[in-house]
Parts: sequence; structure tokens; C-alpha cells
Amino acid sequence: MVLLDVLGKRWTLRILWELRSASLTFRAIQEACGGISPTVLNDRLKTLRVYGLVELTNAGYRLTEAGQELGARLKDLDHWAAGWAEAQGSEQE
Amino acid sequence: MVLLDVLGKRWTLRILWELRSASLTFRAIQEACGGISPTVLNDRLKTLRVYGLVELTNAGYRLTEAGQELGARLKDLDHWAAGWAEAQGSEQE
DNA sequence: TCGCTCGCTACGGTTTGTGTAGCGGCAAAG
DNA sequence: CTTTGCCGCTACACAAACCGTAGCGAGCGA
Repeated sequence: MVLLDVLGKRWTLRILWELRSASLTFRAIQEACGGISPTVLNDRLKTLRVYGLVELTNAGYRLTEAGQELGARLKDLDHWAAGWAEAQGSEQE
Repeated sequence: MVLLDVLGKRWTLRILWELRSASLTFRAIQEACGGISPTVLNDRLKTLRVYGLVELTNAGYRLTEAGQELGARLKDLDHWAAGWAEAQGSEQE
């Protein structure tokens, strides 16, 4: 599964997540991700662009259509994770 | 998003993916992931167990109910990724 | 020209992952 | 009772990935 190799790398999921609902500039993504180093950010954005999930417009970076479909899945995942986090918080302690 | 921190780490997604449809032993997961070092594998399994996504039975490691729900989302992701990979393969070249 | 922000790169130090060896435990075989 | 073999897991030195900071060239308004 190729997608796993892409998403499995650190920051990739996070970047997609931050772009899920808005266009962000390079530096804005850095901020949003809590100070990811530009070296890595650029690397991730590069591969995400190669895979056609993200594109660079004059308004900044944003998800392509494919990227948004992926983002939708991520939202679904998040939706589920919300309930999961609760259940798992009350179980554990 | 807590889930992102878990899934964002290298190998975590992959491990869940390999366990999606069968119980595997520690060493079997190593094999399936293409020779991940036991140090990291153990670390990931540890956190996955803490989060209640994976459990260790005498038949090996397997997904808990929560883990299987997550796995279902992953399968959905994979399903989408299949079409995506094709589209992106024919576009690129 | 100056100042400001853009995307992006260079580089040294730290963190994370790799690869190999081996531990203790347990069950079957001899 | 020892040997063989697999189990989950750990130790440790080496390599790769990531971080933090500094700075580049380009564009743009004053």
C-alpha cells in the first residue's frame, strides 16, 4: 500500500490535517504544525505535490480534489477518534 | 488530535494495517513490515496496547474492537487509495 | 532603495530508527 | 534432564531523520 508509505512519514498526516479546510502559506503551515522545520516541511510538501494531493497556488498551499477526498476520510477518522478518545480516557483511569 | 500523534509515528499505520485481518506474532509482524527493528516494533505495540487498539493473546497480537473499527477506516482509505493510485499513475506519466 | 513577506535551502546538533546479538521462558523431542 | 526451537522482548553501536537557526533570491508596496 503506497499510501501508507506517504502517510506513514512523520508530519505528512498532520500537514494534510492542517490543510483540510483552508489554504495556508508555507510559513503558516509551519506555525500550525507547531514549528516543524522548513527542511522537512518542504520535503513533505514536495512529495505531496508529486502525488497530486496538494498544490501551490498564489494564495498558498491547498488540497487538490484528491487531497480533499483524502481529507474527508481523515475527518471521518477524527470523528471516530473523538468518541474513541473519550471511551479510552474513562476506561484507563 | 491525539490519533494523529499515534498514527503519525513511523510504522504505526503499517502495523495496524498488517493486523487488519489476522492475528500475528511479534516476529510475524516484523516479517510483514519488511524487517522493522524489534526496538521500534515493541515501542509501537506498547503504545497501541496502552491506547487499547491492539492486544496480546496466546495466538499473537490482534486488533481489539476499537482497533478493528480503526482498521475499517483504514480499509476505506485503502479502497479510495486504489483508485487514486491508478489515476495518479496515468496522469503523471 | 528600503523594508517586509514569500517559498525554500544549508548546516550542526539532537532525536529516532536500524541491525545484530542475545536474554528468560516455555513446550516438544530425544 | 538436556537439547532444540520458537516466543516476546531488550541492549547497544551505527546510520538516518528531524530540529533550530540563519540566510538566500524573488516579488511588492512605500
